Amino acid sequence: MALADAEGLGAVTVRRLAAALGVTPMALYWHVATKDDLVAALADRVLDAVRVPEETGDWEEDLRAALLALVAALRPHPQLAPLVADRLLEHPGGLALSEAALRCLAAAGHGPQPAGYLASQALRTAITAVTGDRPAGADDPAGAQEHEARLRRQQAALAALPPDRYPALVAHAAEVARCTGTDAHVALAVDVFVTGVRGAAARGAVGAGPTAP
Amino acid sequence: MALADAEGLGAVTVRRLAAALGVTPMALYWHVATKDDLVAALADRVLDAVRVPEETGDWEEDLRAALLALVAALRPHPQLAPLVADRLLEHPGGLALSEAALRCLAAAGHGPQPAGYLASQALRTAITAVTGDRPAGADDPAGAQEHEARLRRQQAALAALPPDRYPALVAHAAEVARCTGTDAHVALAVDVFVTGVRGAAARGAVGAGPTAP
DNA sequence: ACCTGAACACCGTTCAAGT
DNA sequence: ACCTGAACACCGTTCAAGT
Repeated sequence: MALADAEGLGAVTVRRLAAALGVTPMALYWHVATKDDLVAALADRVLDAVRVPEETGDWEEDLRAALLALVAALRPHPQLAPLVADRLLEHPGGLALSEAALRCLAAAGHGPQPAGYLASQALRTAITAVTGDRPAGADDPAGAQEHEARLRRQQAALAALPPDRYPALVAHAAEVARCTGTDAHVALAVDVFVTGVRGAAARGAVGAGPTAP
Repeated sequence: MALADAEGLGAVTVRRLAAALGVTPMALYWHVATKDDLVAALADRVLDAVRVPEETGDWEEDLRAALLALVAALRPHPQLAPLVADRLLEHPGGLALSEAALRCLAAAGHGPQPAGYLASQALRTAITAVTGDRPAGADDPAGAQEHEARLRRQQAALAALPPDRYPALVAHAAEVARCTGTDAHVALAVDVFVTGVRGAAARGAVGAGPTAP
């Protein structure tokens, strides 16, 4: 986990991990069947930190709480966030959040099929909201510096676009390039989702097409 | 691209691609500087299919159209969807969609900072909505069969959970396990986002915390 | 129960060389 | 301009063996 946090997922390697543990690469295969199992265990470790909120009965509040609980668990390990999507239905914490989301969506008036899809979409939303938050090496100043340089290059590239074609991007190059997911931003993204669920349920409900207002 | 569609991203390998082209691995390095450039080109190829919708002036309609345009481009290549996130700001089509999203969010009443974040979050939503849609090998029946088996196992695992703890998951195991992103589902996810943007803007607008109703 | 060592089939990539 | 060949440093993993 320290390895992944410090140097990114790409650094999580049987051989590098073994070296970090002062052991032979093959030693890991006693504790774990395959590398996939190892990274799954990593994701599970992240999900272990999920504090499942208790139900209040207000589905909006409950859905928001479930998503924010996931966000809170992912926050310390943004590098590992993309991994947890595949583990949500295999981990008790992930299952609890899925259960909560599913019930909230049903309570909002969505039918079982859309609710099932939206539940997973909801949790994925929380995941993407924190993904790519911090770059690869947030620890050492070298990585941070390089990341900062890349941001500046990106921002400059946006600012240099033809303003007649991309006026908004040029005007707000800084905001677009550095759209880091602060707590307020992530909370906003969650809010957008929750609010949208209510609106969509209010006008479409069960099987109706979502386009007709 | 055919390789990625048929066997998944993991099969996209310098050596395998070279073999498929009947050429030496090193031959590729004449046309491409690095493997990362190669997969970036792959993502760009997907974005080439984006048909940028014309503006109507109604930001809700325009935002929905932009997201659906991205969805339409990603649909034929769900395996490659996760790649395009990193290319959105480097490709004309992606830039056009980003520009459109940014303007819509500003028009909805969001300040430049939240709008910048939400614009990228919007496009990521479209991406996740189609991601993992089809498994790895949708072509050969062997892969399809294996995928079907995995689905069934997943569904059975959900159905076998303690019903007192996960009543909704147990009751709707089928819908959760097979939450494939049909067109209607993806449209619903887009609708949830668009609706949420309006709701959040209506009550929070510029800098206010998103939690207070 | 836990680890080592040698080996295998695969990676991406460099660099000098061919035509 | 485009491709080859040999080489290097890295992968995940098997399998037999040690203690």
